[in-house]
Amino acid sequence: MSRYPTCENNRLKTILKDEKSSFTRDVYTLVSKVPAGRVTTYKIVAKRLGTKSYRAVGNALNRNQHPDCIPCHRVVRSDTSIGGYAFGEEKKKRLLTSEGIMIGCGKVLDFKRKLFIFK
DNA sequence: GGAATGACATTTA
DNA sequence: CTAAATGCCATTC
Repeated sequence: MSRYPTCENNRLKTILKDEKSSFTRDVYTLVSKVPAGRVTTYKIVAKRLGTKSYRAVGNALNRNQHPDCIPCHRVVRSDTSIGGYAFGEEKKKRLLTSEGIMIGCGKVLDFKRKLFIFK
């Protein structure tokens, strides 16, 4: 069974239902699938949605914050640097570190091994 | 409907 | 290699 690492399935459904933008819904759906201890990138998410709107992905995550349900801190930049976070980059680093993601010089270490591949 | 905005990415200096 | 400029595109105003 597919379970969501940081969010109850029903809760996610509610959030998605509440969201009127299909693009944002898709972003949330994908990001919610990233398990703890893994990361993805804005580019990968965008590509998965069949678009090149990397920025719009970050925007979607920035405006609506559901930190308790959607693990937006697991989305980093393509160059493996951390990227932004609505509650501050330091918080984002802290969260990642606590999940086993090592960070050095502002970048995710051992990135290739930590990268989550969408099925 | 058009302009501005941005948690990005790629190219160029 | 670092930094700036240029391109992207969905959302918002």
